[in-house]
Amino acid sequence: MRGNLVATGSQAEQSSGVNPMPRRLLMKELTARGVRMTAQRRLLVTIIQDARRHLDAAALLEMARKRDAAIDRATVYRTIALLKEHGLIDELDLMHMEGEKHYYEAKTTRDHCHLACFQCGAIMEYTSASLERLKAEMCAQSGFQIRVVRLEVGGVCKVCQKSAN
Amino acid sequence: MRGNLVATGSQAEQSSGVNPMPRRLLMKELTARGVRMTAQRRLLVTIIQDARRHLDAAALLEMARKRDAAIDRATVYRTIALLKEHGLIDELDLMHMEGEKHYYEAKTTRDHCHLACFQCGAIMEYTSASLERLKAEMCAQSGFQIRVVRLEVGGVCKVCQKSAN
DNA sequence: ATATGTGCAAATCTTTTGCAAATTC
DNA sequence: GAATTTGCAAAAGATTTGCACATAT
Repeated sequence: MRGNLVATGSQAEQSSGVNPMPRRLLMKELTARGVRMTAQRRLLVTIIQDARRHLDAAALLEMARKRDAAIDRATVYRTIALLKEHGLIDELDLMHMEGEKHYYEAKTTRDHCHLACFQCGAIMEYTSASLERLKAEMCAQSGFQIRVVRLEVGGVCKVCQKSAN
Repeated sequence: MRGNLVATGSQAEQSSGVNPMPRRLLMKELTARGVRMTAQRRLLVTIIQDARRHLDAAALLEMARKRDAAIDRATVYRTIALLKEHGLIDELDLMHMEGEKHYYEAKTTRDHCHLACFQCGAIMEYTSASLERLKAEMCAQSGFQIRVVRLEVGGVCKVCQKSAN
C-alpha cells in the first residue's frame, strides 16, 4: 500500500514535494452556487487557494491587506465561515503547536492527513488509498453520510528522530 | 473489514453501545511517571476517566466542584495540560458544533475515530483494524514516529438521513 | 525545608456580533 | 431600491498567567 507524501513548514520546504493533492477551483464553485462574489471575497479566495502554506485567519488578513489595506478582520472571518458552509475549505488545528488558532486550506478532491512534527514544526501531507478505504468502511458500517474528514497526526518526523532530541 | 461502533450524545444514548474502547488506568500511569498526585488531580483524573460523555473544561470544572467547591478553573486547565503532556488524554474538537471549546477523553489503548452528526449532535466512536493499518502505513512511509492520532468526521447520521432534513 | 500546586483576578488570544455606511444586483 | 456585504468597535468565549498563599514530600 503506497501513499503520497508532500511536505511544508519549517524545514519541510527542503523535502521533495511529490504529487501534490489535486486542487479545486473555488471561485468557479462559488459562482456556480450563486454566491455573490465581491472584490474582497475574490481576493481572499484567491489567497487561500494559491497559498503554499496553511494560513490562519491572522495570516490571511495580513496577506489580504497587502492588496487591499481596507479589508477587515471581520470580513476574513465571515468569508471563512462562508467557505466552510459550502464545504470548500477545510479547517485544521495542526496539533495547536502555536496557540489555539485554526488553519485553513482549499479542500482538495481527495482527503488527506496532516502529520505535524512536535519538534521542528514541519507539516507533511499524506494521502493514500487506505484512507479512502477507511472512509468507505466507516460509511458502510455507521450509516453516516460523511461530509468532512479531519485526520491529524502529531509525532516526531524522521529528521528530528535522527538528530536524537 | 468490520469495525466497532459506540454511540454517545443527544440521541445516541439510545443506540446500543457495543464494545467500548479498551480503557487505561490514568492514576497508575501518572504515579508510575513520578507525577505528584494531589487530591484535586486525583479528582479530575477520576472524572475524566469515568466520564460517559466527552467533557469540555467547563463541564469538567462543574463536575469537580460537586465534590470540591474550592477547585478552580485554572487548576482544571493546568491538569488538562499535564495529562496532555503525558499523552494520557486526547483532545477533541467534535467538529466544533458548539463553540470553539475542546473536549477531553482518557486515551484508550486503541485509537478511534469520532463521527459527529451535524444535525442531531450525536457522537459515535469507531475503531477498526483499517485505522491501525493506515497508521502503520503512514509511519512506514513518512518515517514519522506517531504520538497522537486525531480522526474526526462530520456528517449526517443514519437516523437524521431518514428523517430527511 | 524546599519544591510544587492552587486560588484569585486580570490578561491574552481568537473569534463573533450589532449597527450604520457602503456596495452589489 | 432592496438585499447583502463591510468596517468599526465592542463583546464574547476559551484559555493562560503572575503572584501570594497553601500543600506535599
